[in-house]
Amino acid sequence: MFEILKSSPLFKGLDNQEINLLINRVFYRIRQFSDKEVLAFSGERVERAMLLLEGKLQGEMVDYAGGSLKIEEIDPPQMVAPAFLYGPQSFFPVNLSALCDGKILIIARNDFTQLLANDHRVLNNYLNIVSGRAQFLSRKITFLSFKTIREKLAFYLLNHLKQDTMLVILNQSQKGMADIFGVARPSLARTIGEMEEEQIIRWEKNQVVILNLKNLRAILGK
Amino acid sequence: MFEILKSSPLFKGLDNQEINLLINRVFYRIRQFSDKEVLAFSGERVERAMLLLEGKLQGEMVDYAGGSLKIEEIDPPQMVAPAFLYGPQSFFPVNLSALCDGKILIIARNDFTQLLANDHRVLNNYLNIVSGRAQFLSRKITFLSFKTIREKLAFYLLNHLKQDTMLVILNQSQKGMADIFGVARPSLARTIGEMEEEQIIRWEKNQVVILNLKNLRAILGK
DNA sequence: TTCAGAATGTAACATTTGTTACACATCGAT
DNA sequence: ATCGATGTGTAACAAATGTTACATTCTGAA
Repeated sequence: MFEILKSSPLFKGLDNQEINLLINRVFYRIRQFSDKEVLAFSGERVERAMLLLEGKLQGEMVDYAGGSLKIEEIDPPQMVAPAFLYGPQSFFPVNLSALCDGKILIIARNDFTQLLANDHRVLNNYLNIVSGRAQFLSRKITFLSFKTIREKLAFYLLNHLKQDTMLVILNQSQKGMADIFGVARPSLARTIGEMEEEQIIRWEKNQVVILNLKNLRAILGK
Repeated sequence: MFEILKSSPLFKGLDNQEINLLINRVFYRIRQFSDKEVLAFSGERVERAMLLLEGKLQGEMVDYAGGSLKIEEIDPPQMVAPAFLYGPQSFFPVNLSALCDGKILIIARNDFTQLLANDHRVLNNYLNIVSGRAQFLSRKITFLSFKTIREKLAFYLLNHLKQDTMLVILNQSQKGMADIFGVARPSLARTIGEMEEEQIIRWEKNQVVILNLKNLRAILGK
C-alpha cells in the first residue's frame, strides 16, 4: 500500500517510512468495493477523507429528471472529493460509483486533520490538491459555458490534440462524449457529420484526424 | 484597516493586535482602483494574494466571441481568486473588473505562504476558504447543467426564497440575471411571461411572489 | 463463428432558445 | 420637469438542439 501512497499527490516528497509513520499515528481502514457499486450519493455528508488505491471511480451529477452529466473519472492514487472535506458545504457534489472492483483508504476527518498537522509537506500537498480541484471545476465551467455543440467539440479536440500531431486519441465512445458535453447523442453525431462534411476533421474508430486546424480554431475565434 | 481584516474569513478568530503582528511580518501594499478598471485578465498568472478592502469587484468569464457570463460579485472583506493562488494552474479564470472605486490589500505569494505558516488559525481559515470556493464552483456547475431556462429560473427562485415567505427579493435586473444564467435577455423575459401566465409566479419590480410553490417545485422534479 | 448488445449514422419532426426589432417604462442627473 | 440611458414586454422569425425511430456496424462472449 505504501508504494501506492508514495506516488499519490498527497504524499508527494515523502518516503515509505515517513508515510508509514504518519499513517499509523491515525485511524484508517481499507474498504473494498465492487463494480457498479455506488459509494456515495450526491448530497451526502463528506465525513471521511478517501484515497483511491485500486480500481476506477466515476463522479456524475444527476439532475432531477434522472439524466446525468458525467463530470470525471478518478484513478488511483487520487483522493476522492478532496475539496469537499472541509468548508461550509461539505456534501458530495456527485454520485460516486465504481467502474470496476477496487479499494479505497478511508480516514475520518478529524484524523485526517491530524495527519495534515503532523507534516507540513502533506499539508502543502493537500493545499495544492484542493486548489487544483477548484481549478478543474473552473475549467469545467469554461467548457460548459460554450454555447454550441460545435464550440464544445472544437474546444475538446484542441485540448486533446496530441503533441506535434494532428491526431486526437479517443478514450470515450460518442455516447460517453455526449454525456460529458451534456448533449444528446444524435446531436453530437450530427455535428461530427457536419464537420466531416466541411473537411475540418475525419472521424475514425478510435481517433480523430484534424484536417484543417485553422478552421477548427476559427470555430472558437469567430 | 485591521477592523476590516478582523471581519474577513481569512483572519476569523484573531484580534486586531494578532492581525497587526502577522501582517507586519510580511510585505504588503494597498492598491487603489477606480470604477470600471480591469484589475486582471482571464489567463493572467496569479502571483499575489488579494483581499478586497473597499469597493466591489466582478468576475466574468469572457468567451471567444466576446460574450460574457457573469460568475460572481466580490464584496469586502473577501479574498480575490483564493483558489488560484496555489495549485498546478494558477491563472485567473475570469476577467476581474471594478464595479466602483475601492482598494485591495496585496501580498505576494511567498509572503502569503509565510503568513499562513505563521499562524495555524489563518491556515485553517484559508483551507476553509479554498474548499468553499471549490464548493461554490461545484454548485455553479449544478446550475449550468440545468437544461432549460425554466429549470434554471425555478432553481434560482427556490434557492433565493426568503425564509418563511413566498417572496424572492431581486438584487439583479432581468438583464443581470440573464447574464448569470448564460441566456439571452428576451428568452428569459419570455419564460418569466409564461410562468406568470400559468399563475406560478408574479413578477414585480424588485421582488417575485411565488403563487404556486408546488408547481414551481414540479419543474425540477418532473 | 455466431449472436446479442452496444455503438453509430441518419432522417423527420418537435421544442427550445437566440436574434432582431420596436414600443414603452423607469430612473437618475441636470 | 426633461432628457438620455437603461431596463422591460413582446412579437416574428431563424437557428440549434432534442426526440424518436430505424438501419447498420462493431465488439466481445459463448
